[in-house]
Amino acid sequence: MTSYTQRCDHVDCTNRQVAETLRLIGQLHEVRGGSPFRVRAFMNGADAIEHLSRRVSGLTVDELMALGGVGEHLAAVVREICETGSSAELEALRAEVPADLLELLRVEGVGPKTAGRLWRELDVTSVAGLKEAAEEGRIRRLKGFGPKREAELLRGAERYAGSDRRMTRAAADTLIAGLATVLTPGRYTVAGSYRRGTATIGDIDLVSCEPPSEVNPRLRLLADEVIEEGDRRTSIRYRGERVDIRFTTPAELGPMLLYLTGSKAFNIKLRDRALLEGLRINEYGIAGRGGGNLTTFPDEAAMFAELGLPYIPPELREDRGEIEAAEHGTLPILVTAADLRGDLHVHSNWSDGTLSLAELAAEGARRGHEYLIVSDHSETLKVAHGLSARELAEQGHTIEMINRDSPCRLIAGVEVDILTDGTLGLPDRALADLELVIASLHGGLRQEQDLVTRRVIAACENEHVDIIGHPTGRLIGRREPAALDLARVIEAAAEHGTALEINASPYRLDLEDVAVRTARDRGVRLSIGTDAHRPDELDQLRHGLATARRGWCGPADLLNCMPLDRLLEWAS
DNA sequence: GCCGTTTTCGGCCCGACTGTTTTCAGTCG
Repeated sequence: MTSYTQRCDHVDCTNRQVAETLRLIGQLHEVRGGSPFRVRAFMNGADAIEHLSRRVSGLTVDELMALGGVGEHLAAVVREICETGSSAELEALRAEVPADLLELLRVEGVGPKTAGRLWRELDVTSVAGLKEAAEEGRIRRLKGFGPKREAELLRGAERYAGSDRRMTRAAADTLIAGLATVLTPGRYTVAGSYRRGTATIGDIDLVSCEPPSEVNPRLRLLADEVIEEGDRRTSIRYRGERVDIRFTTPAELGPMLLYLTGSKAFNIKLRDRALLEGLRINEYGIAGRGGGNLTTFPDEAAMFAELGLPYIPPELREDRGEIEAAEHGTLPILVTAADLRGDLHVHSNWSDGTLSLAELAAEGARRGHEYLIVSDHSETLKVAHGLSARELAEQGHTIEMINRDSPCRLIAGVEVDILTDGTLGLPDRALADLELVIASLHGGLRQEQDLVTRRVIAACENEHVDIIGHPTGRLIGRREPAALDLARVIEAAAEHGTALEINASPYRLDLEDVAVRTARDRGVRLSIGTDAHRPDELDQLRHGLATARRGWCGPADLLNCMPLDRLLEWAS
């Protein structure tokens, strides 16, 4: 989260810190009334830095300028941030703009122009101040503002929670199921970040092929609030979340779906590229530069074809090099659900799961899995009734019995604790007896970066450890990731042939997409596990699959795509 | 501020909806 007072206090800034600082400078320029193009340049530069797989602090000015979106000025600012922790430009802006003003930008209905005018003309510099001014009727007296605008701003200020809270994919699924009750199956598509498979979702975007005259009245019944309603677009608030619906027809679905799926950066890049060929793209189709002869498309593939590009899957549409890869014919062949043979992280009732081993095997078989890894906790995790070496041996015998007549093979494994001193929660000889070992951080997540990083690297170095489970330990919206230096962990994993997990729980999705891609590029194997403790959680594999696809993974990058014998051979 | 098959200036994705306006600015997606 961006914080106004954030700064890099140490010389060796992370990419994220540098990116956040650039965004801060951009936002400050924005409320000051600077050129929107300059603002966008800072935002673009921030994105480029954030998604870099190398440490930005190690790059020279020339190397920085070689990145798309970073020019002479931004390169110099980035160097200054890396070397001093701040920049003269930032400090000058801070001296001029009140500290709280940026929070106004996060109020719905307040953009840079409004924030600037509230500040200069009413001396409103915070959300609390905005609320007060609206209640006192001072805003309606400004030129161009009226009672309705004032009421809208008051509502925005009252709803403002102070955070850019995003939904988990699980929460989004619940919302979509609710919306589906007023929509007709087969006549709508969920687009937006949900369709791109992001770990968290800001709002729900729908494309409807049913006419607005039919859908709008039904949405009205469902909505907490109708934000706006039209023949082309309707926005409602539903269970506290924003839902945007665009209307189209099956013959014109392609461009609308492409547009509403985004991402914004992808759309801009694609449209920009089309302009070079004299074509204009909008959500209705492709037109010549003059705007005439709009061509429509029933699906996205036809539209990409018209642009001379192969189909780019939604998960890749982030302007992280996918358009260039499409041009060069080097898009990855992404892993699909059909490629996944099993689930690589599951708990049974031997530790803190609810299912017996036999039930697990049956649930796995029902889902068509070739195998499941039984990875109960080690005894050091007391709260989860972790297993001792002796209990694991006993569990192994039971697994053997069940495997005799189960189509889904249970693999005898463990999720062993990486203890605070970097040792593991079970002796090596116990780990050696198991078919597969996952090692995970469960405690000491707040240790300083070098210490926690060295713990995970030590686990990678252990010859018995096959997979690092939920590497950063983050819980979306509830717990920050450990201060892990992922670049070092990925190097260690590459060196020792250790796999890194993509934990498929919608509350974890750990590793993140960008780190997955870095690991994959470095030749590190990835492993998707649901971390299921209950039967319904075994269905969460799809969330991990989406993250793997966002990390450009193909079947060869994932342990889950190996047949059982190859997987066991790899682990041995 | 960035960028170049309209190259070193003059562009910068494109459109819907609302409120406050008589033609558009601002915000948002």
